[in-house]
Amino acid sequence: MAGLRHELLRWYDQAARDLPWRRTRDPYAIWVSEVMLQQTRVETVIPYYERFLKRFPTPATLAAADEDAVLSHWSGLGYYRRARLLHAGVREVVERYGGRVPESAEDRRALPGVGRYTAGAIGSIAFDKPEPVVDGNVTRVLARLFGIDTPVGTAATTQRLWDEAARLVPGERPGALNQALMELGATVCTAQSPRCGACPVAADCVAHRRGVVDALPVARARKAPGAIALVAVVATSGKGRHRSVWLVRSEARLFGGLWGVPMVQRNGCGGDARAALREAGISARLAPEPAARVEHVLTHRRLRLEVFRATAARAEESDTRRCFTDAALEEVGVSTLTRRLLAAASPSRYTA
DNA sequence: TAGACGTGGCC
DNA sequence: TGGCCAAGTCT
Repeated sequence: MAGLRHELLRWYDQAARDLPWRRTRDPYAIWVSEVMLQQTRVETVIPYYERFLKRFPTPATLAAADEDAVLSHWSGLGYYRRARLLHAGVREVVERYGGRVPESAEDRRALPGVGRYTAGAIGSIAFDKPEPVVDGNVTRVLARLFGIDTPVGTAATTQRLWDEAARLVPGERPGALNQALMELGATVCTAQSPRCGACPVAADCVAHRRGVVDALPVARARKAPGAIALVAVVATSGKGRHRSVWLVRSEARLFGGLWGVPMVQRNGCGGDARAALREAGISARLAPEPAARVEHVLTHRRLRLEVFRATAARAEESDTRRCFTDAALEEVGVSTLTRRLLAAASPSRYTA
């Protein structure tokens, strides 16, 4: 175990990528990075992280911001509930802990949006505490290293992985050790085409010895996303540079808290676009035919959309219904799907 | 426990 | 191209 730690740390010291969040020990900045990195690639996160920290450099600035401002800085990153939970978590830190991220593992873990992984990442990286982390990378590395061939996601396998991670982390530089495991999984012990020749612990690796690296970890089968047919309406007011678009905001689980074009599930008949407008409380003259068809694939759903244009009369705005100029759109949270729909309805005006 | 929850890149 | 994957959390 000591030899393994030593090899991992030695390798990490010479192979670690220079990433923005590795240039700080600020627990808040580490927290932001860890939330952004959930299920999201490093290269994707970097520009978001830079912008977010520039706009919200401290817990106090984030806590004081309104949700639209927070979501606008998350726009395009996906899994938007992360942003709302981070916002809530940081507000709690400001209110209950004077703006300092709690060093107590228990208190940290109790914050909204902070699960077992994120709590351990902040604890080890920012506070140098010997707290384990198990993410997708660590799962792959440990499954191969120890030859764990039970399916990932079961209670027993999860327990085994956290146990192994917890055995590994005590000692010098627990934060570096955890990051070494993750870095190894991200750059060497990869899901596709692992580079065992470059691995610092190949000699200790059960899967390598047995020639089953490609077979581990054993993933659970996942279902292909089911398709859903929808109708979306891009309703605009005004002309030329003064033109603006009507968006609604919902608390639905999907895209909750974001602004988007009125949309309803299609039932086959013709009047669906009108239903979308009615539901949104917008009166508008609807184009007879869809302007475009858009397919948007999520992890669990395949969305097939018909996009209609409509011309709206100036109408009442509310908390959940507003008319946005291009500039105003940049101040709120908007999904990539919404950007695509706007671009599809008006290719010259919006870019996806 | 299994499913919801975004997006983009890769082969 | 369609499926898989990427520093998870919540319900």
